[in-house]
Amino acid sequence: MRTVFEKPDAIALVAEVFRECGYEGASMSTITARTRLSKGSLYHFFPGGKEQMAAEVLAHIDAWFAREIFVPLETADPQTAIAQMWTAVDQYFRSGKRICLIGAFALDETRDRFASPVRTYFERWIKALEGALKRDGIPAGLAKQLAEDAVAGIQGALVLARASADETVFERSLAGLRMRLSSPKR
Amino acid sequence: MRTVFEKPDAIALVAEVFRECGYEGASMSTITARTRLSKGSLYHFFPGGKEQMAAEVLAHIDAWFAREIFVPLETADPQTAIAQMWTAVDQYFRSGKRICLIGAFALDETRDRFASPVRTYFERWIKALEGALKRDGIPAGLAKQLAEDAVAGIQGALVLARASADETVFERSLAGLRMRLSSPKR
DNA sequence: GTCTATACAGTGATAGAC
DNA sequence: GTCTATCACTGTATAGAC
Repeated sequence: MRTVFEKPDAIALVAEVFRECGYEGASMSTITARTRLSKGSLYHFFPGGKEQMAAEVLAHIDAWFAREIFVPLETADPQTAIAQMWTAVDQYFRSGKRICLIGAFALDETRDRFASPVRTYFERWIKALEGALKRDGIPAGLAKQLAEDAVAGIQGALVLARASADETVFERSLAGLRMRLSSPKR
Repeated sequence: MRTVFEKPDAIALVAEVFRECGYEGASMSTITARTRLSKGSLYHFFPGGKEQMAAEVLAHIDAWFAREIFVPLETADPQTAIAQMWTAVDQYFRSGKRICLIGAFALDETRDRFASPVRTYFERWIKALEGALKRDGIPAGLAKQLAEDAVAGIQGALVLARASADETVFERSLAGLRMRLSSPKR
């Protein structure tokens, strides 16, 4: 049997392996095994090897978030965009079964390799959310605080969801964050 | 030159390498290089190799948190214990320059190797905090929610701190979490 | 574009001198 | 308890046939 892939397919498959194993944990042999792509195919798509794979995976993820979340937050009606953000986040992370690869890369020393895309991703997310909140009438200082809090809260919820045996913890955390964002009473 | 270490010293040194590089990223050669311990010494202390090192490091971290945070939360005056928790957390994570190794292990597939200690650590932290809040007069449902939110928030703040170039983000996030916990108005 | 075969540096681990 | 030398193996990466 012989299956022919296109590069976008390859990126999506490789992304999933990095998510499951991390950058160092994802060896070329685990990647070939789980993607069913041979080394030849992988090096054909990614002449730069593992590092290029990770870089393109990060760019692919960033593009998804830009399209589904950042751009709406930056341009659309704030309330609609924020609502869409929560549903997109819950879907994307599969209710906590999937992690945020960019968050995981931030934690270990892979961060040094991909510092710039990692930083940009979080900065843009926070800025976009902060902007939407301000357009919705929240004062500047509070908007920034709420935006940081929400983005951090999502990352924390992912850690907790993976650590815990409790399947409901992610959606529960998300619901709490959502409420805090929509009715900021302190 | 020849320096003689005791096992507790070795554990602390190895812990720092795992924190910086992750489990897969910390090879025996990086461990020997950064700890200045030879392979012989390391295998003398940890006959089970890398896996035993990580297991003992996790146990060591868990013991620290138990002593400084969990036990106070479980037994001492709630307000005092919670205040102590926030200062201990800020110190331990060096204002966000240090990560939570257990949180990092939760994210990649190292989780499967050390699932039980990882789960236990977070469960105990949340339970202990929840208990302290209840003893302080917070209703049960809200106490659980606040406890989960605080622990997740700390993990999220660590991710953000590492991703960001902004040195102040961790302490700012911590201050927000602290305030939410002490005056839970929703 | 896919595959197998191969190079060779680096991996975790062991043995044994001191 | 520390060290060096060495093991078998897996790691990434390349070459070339199809």
